[in-house]
Amino acid sequence: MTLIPRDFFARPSIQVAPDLLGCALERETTAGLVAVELTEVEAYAGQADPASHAYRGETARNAVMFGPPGHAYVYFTYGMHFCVNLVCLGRGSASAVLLRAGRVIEGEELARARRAGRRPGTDPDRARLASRDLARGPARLCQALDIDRSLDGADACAAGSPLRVRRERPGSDTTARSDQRKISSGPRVGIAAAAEVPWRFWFEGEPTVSAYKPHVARRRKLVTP
DNA sequence: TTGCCGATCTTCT
DNA sequence: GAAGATCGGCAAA
Repeated sequence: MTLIPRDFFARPSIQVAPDLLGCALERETTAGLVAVELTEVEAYAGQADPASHAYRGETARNAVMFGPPGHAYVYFTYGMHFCVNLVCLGRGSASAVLLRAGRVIEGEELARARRAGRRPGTDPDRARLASRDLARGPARLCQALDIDRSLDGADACAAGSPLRVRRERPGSDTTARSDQRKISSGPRVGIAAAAEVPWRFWFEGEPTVSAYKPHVARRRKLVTP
């Protein structure tokens, strides 16, 4: 296993993001190991980026982003979902890369059980998830890997870490393919500010990439007069 | 297949 | 008090 060195992350997130495509994210628990090959990511540029959680400065929630590179920033959103980022550049820069989607390459059955298990009343036989949907989207990826706030701050560059990133094994067929795969870029998903910058990167034609959705302001809940 | 809608709660204004 | 780096179910087309 070749872990990615911290230097890799000590660069602007715009540069790190496309380089992360094809890398493997590993999550180890007592239940077993699940790994995904990253197929879609988004770069966020800290306090200079109005779409970033760090835009308005450091808070308890986003503190990890202001720390050293190579660590995981995990946040909770929409009342039910977790999403994971990897911190880039240096202390105080608060830049990061959001991991939006991946292809499960290890522990597929465990990943599938986690994804199906969180839907009460679902018949596992009837609703067998397609492999491509296991980690297709930032919250789904976190579900498949059992990532929550307890992993906020986890060091992705440490061998003993419950969450780590490695390069695909040199010489493996997947590596050979990933190096030749074409990378596309475009606007980031679901954000209201800086919606035009093409800081989302993905493998062209890869079925595990999530669908693009422009930001839509949520309608206010109807209040009875 | 597309599009609307609700779920559900933390975070910041 | 409102919106949010989302998702899955359901209805309509």
